[in-house]
Amino acid sequence: MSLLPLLTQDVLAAAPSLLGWHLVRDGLRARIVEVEAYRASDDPACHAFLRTAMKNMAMFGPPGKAYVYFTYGCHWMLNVVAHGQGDAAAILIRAAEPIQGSELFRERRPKARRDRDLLSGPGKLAAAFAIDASDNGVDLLDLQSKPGLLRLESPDIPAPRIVAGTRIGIALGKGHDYPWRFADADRLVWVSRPLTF
DNA sequence: GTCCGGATTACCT
DNA sequence: GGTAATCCGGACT
Repeated sequence: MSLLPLLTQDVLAAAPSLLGWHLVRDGLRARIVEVEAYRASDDPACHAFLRTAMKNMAMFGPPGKAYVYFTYGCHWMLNVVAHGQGDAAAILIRAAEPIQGSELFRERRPKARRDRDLLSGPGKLAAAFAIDASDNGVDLLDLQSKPGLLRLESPDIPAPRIVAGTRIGIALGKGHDYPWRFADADRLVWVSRPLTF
């Protein structure tokens, strides 16, 4: 099963199809359960809307690469680049269910009291996987990738049922009401926050 | 459940 | 030099 054809469609089609895929690094593995779509062409919340800069370059590049940036003085965010010809867009990975490596996740997330707190938010997930600027631009679909690099692997379960809701942290007038947040309807216990519509 | 302080980056003037 | 940023965790009710 290949992810690239899915990520070379429009991001609104690509984002839900990323649910169920595994995020992997060395002995760490987690199932993606919550994502958000951001698109340059008509989405004021997208970093690439009406402006290009060093920071958002990756979103204009080939689908399947990582777009990683830092925000709020303390959190890294992991996105997967996904768009058709002539657009720039990315999928923010917001939450995942731990499958393997919980001990290291816990070490990196000492304040997490339950398993549900390990990866239930984009900042938490980045901390648990030790994601930072060095992961920006990495090809997440490269099957030959070196040890230590972040990558995506095929799901081990059938494609999930999907629920959509509005995105988190979007200011009024910036597309706060777009239903561009997608989650695995059967694994809502792992998401960062309840879905709202 | 709600509120609020934290603290870094890169872009802007 | 100012500020906004795809948020988290601790403190409280």
